[in-house]
Amino acid sequence: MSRHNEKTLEDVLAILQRRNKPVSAYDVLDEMSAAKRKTLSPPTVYRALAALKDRGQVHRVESLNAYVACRCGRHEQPCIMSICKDCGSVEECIAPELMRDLGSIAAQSGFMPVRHMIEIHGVCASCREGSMAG
Amino acid sequence: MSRHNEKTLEDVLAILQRRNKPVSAYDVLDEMSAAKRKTLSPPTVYRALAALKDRGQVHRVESLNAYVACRCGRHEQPCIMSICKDCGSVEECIAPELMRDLGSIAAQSGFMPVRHMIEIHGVCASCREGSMAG
DNA sequence: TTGATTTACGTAATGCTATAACATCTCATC
DNA sequence: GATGAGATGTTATAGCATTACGTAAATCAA
Repeated sequence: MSRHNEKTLEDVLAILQRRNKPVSAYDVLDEMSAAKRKTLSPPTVYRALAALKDRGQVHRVESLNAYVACRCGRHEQPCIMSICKDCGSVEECIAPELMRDLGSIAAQSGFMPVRHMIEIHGVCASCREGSMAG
Repeated sequence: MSRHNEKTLEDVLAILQRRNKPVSAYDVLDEMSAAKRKTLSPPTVYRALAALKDRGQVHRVESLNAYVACRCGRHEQPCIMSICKDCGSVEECIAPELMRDLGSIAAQSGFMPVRHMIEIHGVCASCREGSMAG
């Protein structure tokens, strides 16, 4: 069982939750350093992010090299992330059926899936409204 | 119309095609520099990769920060990439129906998709055989 | 209690990935 | 040949992530 510095984990998670956007590890680092009035180092943050990922409380957004707090509950299911390219917000959704289809498509050639990554870049509802009004 | 240095583009594409694996931009850079007996600079390679991506001849593997030559023909369709975590090989496949489903799932909340990314990490058929035999 | 072992943490250094900024060159056009 | 647009070369830097290692705390055995 890993011990980890629970306080650090809570701090990192809180920062990600406050933003509800993908945040880079270094942005987290800067914000934590400012709060603590002491410069932290990258491994501190990366270790915390890794631990939170293991617990399913944080996702990495591969296409942005950034991290986001999980909003879809503690899931073992992989989720679909819809990322607004205007405001940066992320919507998560779970689609078990689609994931099954995806798995079987990959399996047709004998490939055995282990981890799925689905990210969609686009424009969210409220940004669409904004741009249509403008 | 972009002019680009066609020779550079050909060189980059040839390197990616020879490997049939995701290759980092800096690996491409090193191989090209070695071939030319002259150190090239990152922007040269990144510009070539960007041009090849625009033409649909190269894909970026987001989850690996790496690049791979397109094997599924010149497509405007987004493709699904299955990446073997043992040998690194990549299989591409196109699944228009699944992409449609994915789009409509995202659209349920008013999100307008622009670009889909699907990457699957797992074990390819030949590596599975290898490990079952061993 | 002592000492050996394990695991996590702090810190410094480094490595990998990508782009900014700007001078220069090429080519089409006038 | 002067001009302007866009591609290229080059230097430097920004941004993302990990290695390496010393220290500290917990665990266990003797």
